[in-house]
Amino acid sequence: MNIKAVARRAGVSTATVSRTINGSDKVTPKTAERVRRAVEALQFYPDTNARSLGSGRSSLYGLIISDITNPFFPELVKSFEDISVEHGQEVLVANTNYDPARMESCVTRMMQRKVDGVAIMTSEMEDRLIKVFSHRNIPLVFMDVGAPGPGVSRVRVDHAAGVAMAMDHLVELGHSKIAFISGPLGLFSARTRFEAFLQSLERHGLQRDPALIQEANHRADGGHEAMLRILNSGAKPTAVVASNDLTAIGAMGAIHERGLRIPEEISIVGYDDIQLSAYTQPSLTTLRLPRIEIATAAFRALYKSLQSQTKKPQIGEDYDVQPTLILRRSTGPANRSHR
Amino acid sequence: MNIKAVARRAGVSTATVSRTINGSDKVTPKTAERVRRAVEALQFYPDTNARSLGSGRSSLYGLIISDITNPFFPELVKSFEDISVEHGQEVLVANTNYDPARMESCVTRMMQRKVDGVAIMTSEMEDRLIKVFSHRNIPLVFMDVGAPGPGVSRVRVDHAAGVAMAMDHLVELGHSKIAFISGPLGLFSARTRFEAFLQSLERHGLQRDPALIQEANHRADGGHEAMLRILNSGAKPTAVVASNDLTAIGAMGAIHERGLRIPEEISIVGYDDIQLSAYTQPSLTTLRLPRIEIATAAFRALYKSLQSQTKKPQIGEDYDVQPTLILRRSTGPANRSHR
DNA sequence: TTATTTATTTAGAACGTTTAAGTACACAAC
DNA sequence: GTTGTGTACTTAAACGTTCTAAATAAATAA
Repeated sequence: MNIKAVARRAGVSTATVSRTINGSDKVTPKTAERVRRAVEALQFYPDTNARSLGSGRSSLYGLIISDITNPFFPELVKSFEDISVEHGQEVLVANTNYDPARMESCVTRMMQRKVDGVAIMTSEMEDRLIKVFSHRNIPLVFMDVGAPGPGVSRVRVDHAAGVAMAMDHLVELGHSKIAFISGPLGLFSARTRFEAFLQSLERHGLQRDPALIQEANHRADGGHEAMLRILNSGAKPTAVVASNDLTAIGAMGAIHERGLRIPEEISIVGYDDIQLSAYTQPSLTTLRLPRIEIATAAFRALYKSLQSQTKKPQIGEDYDVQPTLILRRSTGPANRSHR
Repeated sequence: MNIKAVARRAGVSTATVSRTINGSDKVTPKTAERVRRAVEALQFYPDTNARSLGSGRSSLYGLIISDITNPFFPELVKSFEDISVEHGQEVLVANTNYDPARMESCVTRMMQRKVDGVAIMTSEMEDRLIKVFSHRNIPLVFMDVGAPGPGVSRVRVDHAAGVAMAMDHLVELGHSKIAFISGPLGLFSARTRFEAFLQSLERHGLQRDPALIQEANHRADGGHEAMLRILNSGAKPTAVVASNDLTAIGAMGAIHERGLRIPEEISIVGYDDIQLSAYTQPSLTTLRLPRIEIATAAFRALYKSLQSQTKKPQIGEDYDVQPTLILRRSTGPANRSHR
């Protein structure tokens, strides 16, 4: 069931079959038709392995994410996959589980499959591993981190603007005691948001209260615990900004447990806009990270390098993406009478 | 940067390098060490394509799911991937988006990559496409649907028992007007749960009220709308069973909007136990589908066929998996005084 | 008609592995 | 010292494509 069998049946050479399959115009419509019929009759599926061995191109992009279980990623993966498949590329997804050792094995797998490019959507990546790719002229695109260079692009989300929008919104509503639940500060993405929070605080002339700032793990359980710590501290925030939606959802649980009402007594803002944010009680005001745009930009960055035939890698670009504030019911005016 | 270069550097033949890489015992520790050093020095990554072309094995399993965006799947994918990687197999994930045309392309991609087996975790699959695999002796494992046959296994979740547990729980709490929000009845998985609901109804001697039965789409928005339809109908259920958690979460939103309290005025039970169910307000009583067990069973089914060296495919088995009822705060005693 | 160009098609050498079959060598048994 | 028996290694033929260079056929020009 290989190309030879098809060639024999169609009465042509394997080269002609190959060209037909690949849509080359150097083949008569008549022969092409004959070949197609043979392919159909034999249920022939060309072997991808042999294909990329022969051609040097794998038609495969690597997509490295932290954890498919984090609701931020599935939509990103889906969008990236959709647009890739549309352009005849496939996608190999790899989870690092936030673990550097797994990252290493992901990189290894990518190399072994001879991927045409890699989108790295985790915020952490060792320089040493980046070199593995760039040394082999494999185009890369990062999210947020790194800087464009030869063969390296970046999709840059304006987190500072995002957090600023959330803060402006809260300040406008009259809030001044605003808590922040960060992600793991070892993660670049979490750090960026935290720093943006501090800047906003300063910009609005608000004081920084350590009791109102808690580090969590970007998961619901962490948000829950962090919120309890804040409430237990005695500091009475009228609003909370969380580093992602899961954290916010966990925090909401803690707030409910304490018998506080959202948003009457305490407002909360998330970050990401995962699907479920619209269905929490109350629905969650949050910053939407446009995953479709991010995925599209990442794909474009890689595809561009693929199309430029030159061996020498071009200097990558920055693709800028803006978050948007999604107003829902978890934020409301600061009500001093409750405090 | 190929095996020849490594062989030259280590002063051995390519065969020896190959054997070293594959951990054959037919190579002296001394030479193995020399080879390993050469591999290290040259940063050699063996080409997977060439490998599977040479060996006939791809070390790749296909995993077909409906939609990675459905929170049921990510954990399943992750578990399947983890156990596969542990056993030296990789995983190629494909989304069908519930679309038969995409299913076709998924199957094609699997064939082209010469996968060693396919786990089909969607409930719908055309016979014609199944034949594509079985015709080539590729082991298959299905979830819920189909029946074991040559090279075909099945992971069977006891949905009837699951729904029965939910119903028993509600009846015990004194509920008798129990609504049901089903998934798309075109889907086998949704139909099974619906039928189990009807059976439970009968078993408990409860009447079947069409107004209390609504079809939705297994997503939050559908659950929301379906719940509104039920509430608008005038029939006043004291409890609702939803076909999955997303549906339940959407329904909870509708219930809240109507100013009804959960569980005092209306109880609700979900199905799946997605991560967020623990963080809804109130937390959701639901049936846990053990995704890790399902993934493990699916992997085992495929791995078994891989290990048996015989060409003839063996008859597959059934792997039975039980759901468990997770009691949280969305269910409580039926309180007639409210009605 | 023949020469020239152009459009198809073919033969066959890559591509980078694996692996059966073969070779060389050490050691044991006779 | 021959013969046998392993063991460690090498040679070279697959595997199924792609793709270059060469061959052929067809079309056009002279």
